[in-house]
Amino acid sequence: MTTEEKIFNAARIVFQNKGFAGARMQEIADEAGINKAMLYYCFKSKELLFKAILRNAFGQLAPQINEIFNSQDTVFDKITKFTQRYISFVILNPYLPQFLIQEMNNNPEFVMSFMIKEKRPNPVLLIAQIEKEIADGIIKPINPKQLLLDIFSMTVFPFAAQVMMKGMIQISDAEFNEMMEVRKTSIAEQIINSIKN
Amino acid sequence: MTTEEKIFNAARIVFQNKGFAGARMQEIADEAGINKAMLYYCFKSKELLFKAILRNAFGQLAPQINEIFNSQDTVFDKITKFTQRYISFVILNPYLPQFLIQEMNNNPEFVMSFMIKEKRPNPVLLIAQIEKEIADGIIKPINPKQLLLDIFSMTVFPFAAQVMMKGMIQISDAEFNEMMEVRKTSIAEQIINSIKN
DNA sequence: GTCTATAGCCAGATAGAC
DNA sequence: GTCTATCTGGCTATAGAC
Repeated sequence: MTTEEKIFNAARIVFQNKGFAGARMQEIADEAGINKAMLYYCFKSKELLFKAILRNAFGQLAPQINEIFNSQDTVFDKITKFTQRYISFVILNPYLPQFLIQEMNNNPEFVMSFMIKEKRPNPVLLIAQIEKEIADGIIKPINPKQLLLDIFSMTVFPFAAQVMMKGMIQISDAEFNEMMEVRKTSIAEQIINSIKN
Repeated sequence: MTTEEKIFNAARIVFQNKGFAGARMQEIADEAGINKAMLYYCFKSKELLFKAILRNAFGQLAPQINEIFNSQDTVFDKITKFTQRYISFVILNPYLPQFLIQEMNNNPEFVMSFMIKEKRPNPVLLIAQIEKEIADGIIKPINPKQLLLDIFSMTVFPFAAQVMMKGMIQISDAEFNEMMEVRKTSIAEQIINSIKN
């Protein structure tokens, strides 16, 4: 593993746990097992290091979502694939959703300008497709945006709020992962069942 | 409005937008329209001011949830009341959920020790009730914890991730509020429909 | 490339006048 | 109680040896 990679991985951990404002360059250096000066040698500044992490985070998520959203599948198939793949991916990066949501909240302009450069998921086509399938009588007459909100809520929230949920409902890490495995298929079934004609 | 109240309201806004680490005492003072030294005169330190905000946030949310969770209602009635009341409350405090989730992530021990002192929502009784209604054939055989996760996901996520969702699905503030009004009743209907025998 | 040492600034906190 | 002015520590960032 190169020094740059060691720094990058360490930075991802610290930024995802503490956020940009709460992260300390010293902590990233310690986590990477190298000297603080190397951070600046490799990445120039805290902000640039953060941007690298952010770009990587979007870069991993957005294309997968776009691919599913913009495919030739039916809406039901898209829902099934999205929940399945998103959860599979996020189980491996459990703090990514909360990280993105948090930075989006704390610094909307900054992250927004970012999302625009990287190709962000654009659900316009999907919304049109949902409306068409409603017109065709495949899907019940619902608000497409509410449907998208339901899908994201059921899929993303358990990860975004996992620390709080683990504390509240008293779920162990192992139990949490088991529950997410189940959700890979159960969410789509439940949502499709509630909207199919 | 007393000076202390002015500070408190300003602090809530800034802390909820920026988080503890990102908030600046100067910004809170500016927001309150008073001098920075007054913050320290009234609240002694940034941490104590933050604790006051956190205590207030839990204090507003937890009792309402507890009351519903621990009442004599049926599970279906509890779901209906919870979603209705939670959304009604949070529409007035739209950044509260993300604030709590964020601070929970960034500083779990700190916020946890806090939740224990304040009486946090304890869903043990509710889980037992769900299991009983399953045994009675009222509710389909599902995992009670998954059901709670579904309820919280559908209710809390749109607020927690509102900045991201508004950007992604392209919802205006007005449209967002309309959608949340609808969700006050639609979420409970949808969930109850999917679990009732 | 990797380190030590340090510059410089920013933000939390306080002293003290009124 | 409310302000101005200032101290102090910590954190980003850099200079410079090797």
